[in-house]
Amino acid sequence: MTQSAILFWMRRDLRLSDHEGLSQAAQTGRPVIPVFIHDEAVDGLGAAPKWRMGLAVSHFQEVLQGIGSDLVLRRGPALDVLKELIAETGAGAVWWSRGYDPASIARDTAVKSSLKAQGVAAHSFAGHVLFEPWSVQTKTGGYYKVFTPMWKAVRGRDLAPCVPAVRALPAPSHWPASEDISTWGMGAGMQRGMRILSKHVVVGEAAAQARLAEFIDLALPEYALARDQMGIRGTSMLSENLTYGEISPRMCFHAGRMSLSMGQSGAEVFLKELVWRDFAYHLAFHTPHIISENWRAEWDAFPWNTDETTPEVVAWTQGRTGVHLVDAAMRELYVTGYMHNRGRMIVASYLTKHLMTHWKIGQAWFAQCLLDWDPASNAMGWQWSAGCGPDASPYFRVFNPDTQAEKFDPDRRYRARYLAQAYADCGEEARDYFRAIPASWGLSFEDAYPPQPIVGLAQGRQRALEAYKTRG
DNA sequence: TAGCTCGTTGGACAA
DNA sequence: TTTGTCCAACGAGCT
Repeated sequence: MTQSAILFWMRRDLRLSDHEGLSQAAQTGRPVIPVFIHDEAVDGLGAAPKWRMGLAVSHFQEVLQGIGSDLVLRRGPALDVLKELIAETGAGAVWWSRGYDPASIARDTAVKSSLKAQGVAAHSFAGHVLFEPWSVQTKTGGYYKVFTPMWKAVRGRDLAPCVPAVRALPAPSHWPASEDISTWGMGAGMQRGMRILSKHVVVGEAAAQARLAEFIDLALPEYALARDQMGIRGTSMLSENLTYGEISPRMCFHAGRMSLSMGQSGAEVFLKELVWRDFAYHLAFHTPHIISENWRAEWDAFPWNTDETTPEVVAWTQGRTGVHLVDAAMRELYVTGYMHNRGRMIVASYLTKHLMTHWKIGQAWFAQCLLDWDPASNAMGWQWSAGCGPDASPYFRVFNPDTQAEKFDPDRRYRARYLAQAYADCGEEARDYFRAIPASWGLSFEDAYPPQPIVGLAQGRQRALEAYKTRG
């Protein structure tokens, strides 16, 4: 008698390499039915990440078909779909890779208890982080609220080797029906931006692994300094692939450790960045309110602007604040679906401090635009920038975009690449911005660039510091 | 328990 | 031009 099938519920783990759960499923000898469920109510993705998720799913379906398997696509509430599939296939188990943000945990907990009540084995696996949030504790048994002690706690910790790539998955005798992803409208929110962003996406695990290899070979030696230089490609760009699980953080970490052991000092900084990603999930797991509320409640009384329709906020989203580095970074975001890490800090500081606007407005815009959108990393980053997050004494830390430009874009290369009008030698990306934005914005390449910042650097800084002094 | 040190990512100003 | 100090003073984490 044939053993019942395993439904493998694929989420943000769209790879065959170093996939703990899929690898174990393959070894059982039981038929494995990979399934992806588009649950609009829970995923609630913004325009760009939703489109990118669609690309990841389509690609992974082809990859699975290439090893004699398939990816069954369904829409609807996850639990309902899983139950339908169990009824259709007689599957006796549902397996998946764990998530750690509050929405994923709530959904998965409900799914697991419901399936078990129905007599279906539900089993989840690690893989989306290096060290699961409950496995890292302070010496008094608490969770970490500061990065450096957590880094010291895990930097030398043993990490199991990567598991070999899955090369075959036993197929069921009958495949359940699959929907066609092209009917899902994953790119519907993209409008004119899709064609432009298509130039910049790097989809799939083969591409992700090539990206990692190239980064280790070429960029890692200079990483410690180059990662801050906005005009050059000094970072790994792997966030895009890590977001959809096209590469495992463990594979990146082992590659970094290998380089470190061979004397590449830049590797230590790269490893730290990977642990920062873990730290964000650590915080999201232990203090889930970080996703949507001020991490420090005493900030609830701060007089943020919460109106996203003010001219100042609109100018920020459209890259028309009159502050060159801020506008260049906001346009990089719109044209490429990515923003340099330093740019993220600079635009966040300008929005939350100079414009005194609530970080959640910025977070929501990033959720629309970022191809590497990640709930944990973004919540942590925005709260850090705003000053209400888990970091001590930051409220006088107001970035001056001009000073930042002198340090991190001294040759103006970054600003000129993305900012038309203000630079005669602007890049093709600067022109692409006007091809990508919605016609409804009413902007064109010929428009004059704002002659003055909407909020000056000095007075904006002063106003924010005054407000911080008197908050609450 | 108490005390000590330090905190990814900064800016302004003085010397 | 570069370097050091202060901003205001808290809380995390360790010893």
